[in-house]
Amino acid sequence: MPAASPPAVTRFAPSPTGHLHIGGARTALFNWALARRLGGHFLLRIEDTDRARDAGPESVVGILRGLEWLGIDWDEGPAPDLSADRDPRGVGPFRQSERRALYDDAARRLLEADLAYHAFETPDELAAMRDLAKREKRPFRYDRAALRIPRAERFARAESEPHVVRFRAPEEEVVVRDEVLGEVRLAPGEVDDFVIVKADGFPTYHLAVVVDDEAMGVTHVVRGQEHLINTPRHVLLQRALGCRTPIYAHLPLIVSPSGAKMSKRDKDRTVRRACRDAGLAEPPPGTVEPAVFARWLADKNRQMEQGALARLAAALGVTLPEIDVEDFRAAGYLPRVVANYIALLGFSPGGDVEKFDLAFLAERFDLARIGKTGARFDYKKLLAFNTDAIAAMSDEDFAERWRAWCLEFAPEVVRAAGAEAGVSPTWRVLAAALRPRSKTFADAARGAGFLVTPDDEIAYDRKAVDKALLKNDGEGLAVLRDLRRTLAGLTDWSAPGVGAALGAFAEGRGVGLGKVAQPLRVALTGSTVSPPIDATAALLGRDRCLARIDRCLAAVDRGRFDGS
RNA sequence: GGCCCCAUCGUCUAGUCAGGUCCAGGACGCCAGGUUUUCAUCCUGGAAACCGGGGUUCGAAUCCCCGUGGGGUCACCA
Repeated sequence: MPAASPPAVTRFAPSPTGHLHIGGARTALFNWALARRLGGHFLLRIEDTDRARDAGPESVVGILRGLEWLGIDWDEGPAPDLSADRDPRGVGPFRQSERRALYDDAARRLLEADLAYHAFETPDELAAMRDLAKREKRPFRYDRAALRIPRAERFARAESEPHVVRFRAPEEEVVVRDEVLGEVRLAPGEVDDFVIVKADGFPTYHLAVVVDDEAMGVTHVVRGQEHLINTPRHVLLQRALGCRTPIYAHLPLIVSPSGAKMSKRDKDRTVRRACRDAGLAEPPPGTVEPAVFARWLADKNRQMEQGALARLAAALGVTLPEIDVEDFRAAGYLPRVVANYIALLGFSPGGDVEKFDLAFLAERFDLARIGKTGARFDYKKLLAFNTDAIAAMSDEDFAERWRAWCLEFAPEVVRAAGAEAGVSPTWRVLAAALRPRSKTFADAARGAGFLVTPDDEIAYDRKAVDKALLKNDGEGLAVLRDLRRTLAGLTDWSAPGVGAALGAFAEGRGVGLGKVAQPLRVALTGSTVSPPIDATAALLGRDRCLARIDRCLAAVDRGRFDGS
């Protein structure tokens, strides 16, 4: 029989913000990988002790979706569909708001043992004390004023007055052993009497995390380095409560290309800069309230609501940086590529290995191979990885996955290729033509634009027309006119059929294929860029091709290149 | 500012724990050629780093100290 308790338990403990931040995704991935590697359990716990910011049960869905998309599964925690929790060991529930009794009990024990005490300062009073400390340039630390109130009186007042509970931090050196950083020491007195129970009766993060990690048997705590400074507090609390201290590993931060910790604010930064560059004094109509816009533009620390920000970005023609897992999904990246890339941020399997999958991580992940230095998120490298992955896909696989993506993010492409009911022959041709030249699904969807645009709405790129049609006394134009006649008599409109016809045509004129393909390409798509010309023509079909050629010829004759 | 952490090409990193095989390897990016019906690929080549200063040692990217630089954190958020 196997041992009664699993050898290792790791956890990912997000607060329910609704979105899975890319940094959180990496934390989850490493915790998952460690549990798999150790043959233990990976659990998910929702840290929703902040009533003020509680966004409801739905806000965990976005996080669960993000994890599922990446291919990260969990042994314990909320079910993906939010039905009954997965709880094989009976350590749930997994939402901290449902575990109040545990925290209340821990706080009561600390209070009774005099290891914690009631304090009655209001938030305003504390803020004033903090301001004063700042003005006098000394570090603020709660002065234990409440401890001057006799103990019995504190308990009595707590019955009727608003209060918090503070941990009575012992003045001793704290040494934290960290698998990544080694030993981290904090001098006696550096940990202050932090709050463990808020005025609304809910525990703070510090109390909840210590109580739950103990109750859930968590053996390894792998989290971002921004938590490093919290760890001494947790260790002290563990001692006071008689809890075990888990093995800690603090991950290096992921920073944005600008160098600061990667956050949603990067989106605001990007759009704000674009507004300034464009000299925008008022928001474009239909984007956001002018008053909100003005306040946001003036205050670089202010964040705009996501929807409004997206509309504003679209109006300005700027692309928002991807920050949440959902952003990467929408941008058309492959989940395994995103997982692979973020695993490389702060971790390396050693040697020259850098392309790998989740199975590899589950087998080879090792805390000893985590670096200490902050890692800059390199969008270009991610894109290169995604390009490689798409290039390595089979046409069939790409056709199916790309269709699924388009269904959600670019339905017009699916309609244009008549693939509403499933992968159609046309879709197969389109996907095969686009795959080798696509870096992302979104990139491929853009490439399908020529098929989506109605025949009579093609806009002709001025430079393309000059180069492919008008240059050398209308050389290209002449080719196009002759070509139209040839094409009109062509019966085989498959890509090979068109290709053969074009090849013969070019040979007959004694010119390279380029001299034929480019004029045709401009006529069919309005630009010099499209999938291979034979596929482009085949996809459009005979009638639409001839119509587009005629329209192009007429437009050039009239000198109207915008298609009007 | 206090405290804490960190420091190899522009970026992610291998090498550091067990000092010599490293005039430092790979990847992304960049530059120069080449292939290609457009685009995107692809191929070949190239430039590019051990933060500075002291030690220890026969020998240091690797160990120690100082400096400098960067980051994190200082909530009744997590």
